[in-house]
Amino acid sequence: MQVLRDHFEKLISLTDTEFADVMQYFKSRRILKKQFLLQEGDAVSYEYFVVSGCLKAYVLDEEEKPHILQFAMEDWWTTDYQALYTGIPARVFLEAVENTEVLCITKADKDKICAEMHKMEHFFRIKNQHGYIGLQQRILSMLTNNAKDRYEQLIKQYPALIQRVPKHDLAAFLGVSRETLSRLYSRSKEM
Amino acid sequence: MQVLRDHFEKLISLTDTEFADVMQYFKSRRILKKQFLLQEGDAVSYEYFVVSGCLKAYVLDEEEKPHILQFAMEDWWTTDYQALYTGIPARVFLEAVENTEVLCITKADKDKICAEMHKMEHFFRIKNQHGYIGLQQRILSMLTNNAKDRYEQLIKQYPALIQRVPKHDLAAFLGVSRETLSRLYSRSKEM
DNA sequence: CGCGCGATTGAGTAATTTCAAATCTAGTGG
DNA sequence: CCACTAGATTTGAAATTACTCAATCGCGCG
Repeated sequence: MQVLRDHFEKLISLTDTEFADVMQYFKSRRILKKQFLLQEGDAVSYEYFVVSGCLKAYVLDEEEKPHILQFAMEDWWTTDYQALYTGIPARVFLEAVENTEVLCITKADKDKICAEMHKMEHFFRIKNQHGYIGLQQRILSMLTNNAKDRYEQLIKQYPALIQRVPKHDLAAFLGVSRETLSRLYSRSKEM
Repeated sequence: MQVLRDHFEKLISLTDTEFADVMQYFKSRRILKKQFLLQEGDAVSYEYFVVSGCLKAYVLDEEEKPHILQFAMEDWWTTDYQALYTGIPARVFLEAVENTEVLCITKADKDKICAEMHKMEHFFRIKNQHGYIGLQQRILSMLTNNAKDRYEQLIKQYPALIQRVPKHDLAAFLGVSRETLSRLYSRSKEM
């Protein structure tokens, strides 16, 4: 799994042996487009690293409307962290937007790796730090920008997304209705 | 600084010597109500741990309206992480809502502590994990709940906040105008 | 060719914002 | 202790924005 090794080596360096040690805890899994890795109510045992493809993580509100928490493409980690961490049932759906390959690791194994290899604990600390900053930026963006600006910012930051994900999903990520997004979009073309 | 030690020992255990080692990197600082620990444009050198009091972290939009990223009370860590991490100037204002005592640590010293003491790296990994989950919950709440529900959720989770922070700041945290929050609030009392 | 899904458009409705004014409250100085 | 002021909160009314619902359009796939 060169993808994962490259991913680690953006922050730390690993010998072949070390990487092999870590790798033994990961299981590969493939899911087809529109299939679920996780559904509301499931017990959550794994954290997932996306090797290829794309997932969307979303919840349904009381009116069954989906709200997208995260898109996870190559190199991204995802799961229902709240559920994995506390043991409560999942609230999050993890659905494949495309055929997707993931590497799965249990919380216990990840903790074990971190305990045994200081480097890996470092890796995940920094990774979490980046994740935290990313979410802060998103909150800031939700508070200070309107949907059009957020849309433009999103496709600037992740230009691949617009090719891979239907617009109504982007709307569900940005927090506006698909009609509103469509209108904002067409209005900005005029100007 | 028993507060900080207790805080660490919620997740890890430390000997007196270990704690003293860690402690030497922290500097104490007091700021008065309405004073700033950080202002937009500043170079950011420190991360702050709130020992007592309360801070608000906010940004101004292009119309100079404040949007609150975080309230930091006792036991919370805060700074402009984006700026601390990348070296760009601060976008965040860190202002004391009450007279506040913080412990300050530089990024370099924190990294050093983490590198030298695996335990501490573990502590901060888990802390970041919690932080990440917290922000995810907030995003979810912004996407799925209306302002009234979010307000009620907020004061249920942090009942102290409402005593300590003016309502217009809560509105700036929730992402609605103070007038709207006021109306939602009075409407819910009738029912 | 036609079906079906996603995207767009229109019209009416609901919610939120803005701006202005009126209250209320806590802290200050006399 | 009381009056006063600045800041905070509430209320009203008009304007803006986004939403819902329904209908239409466009395109790719079988």
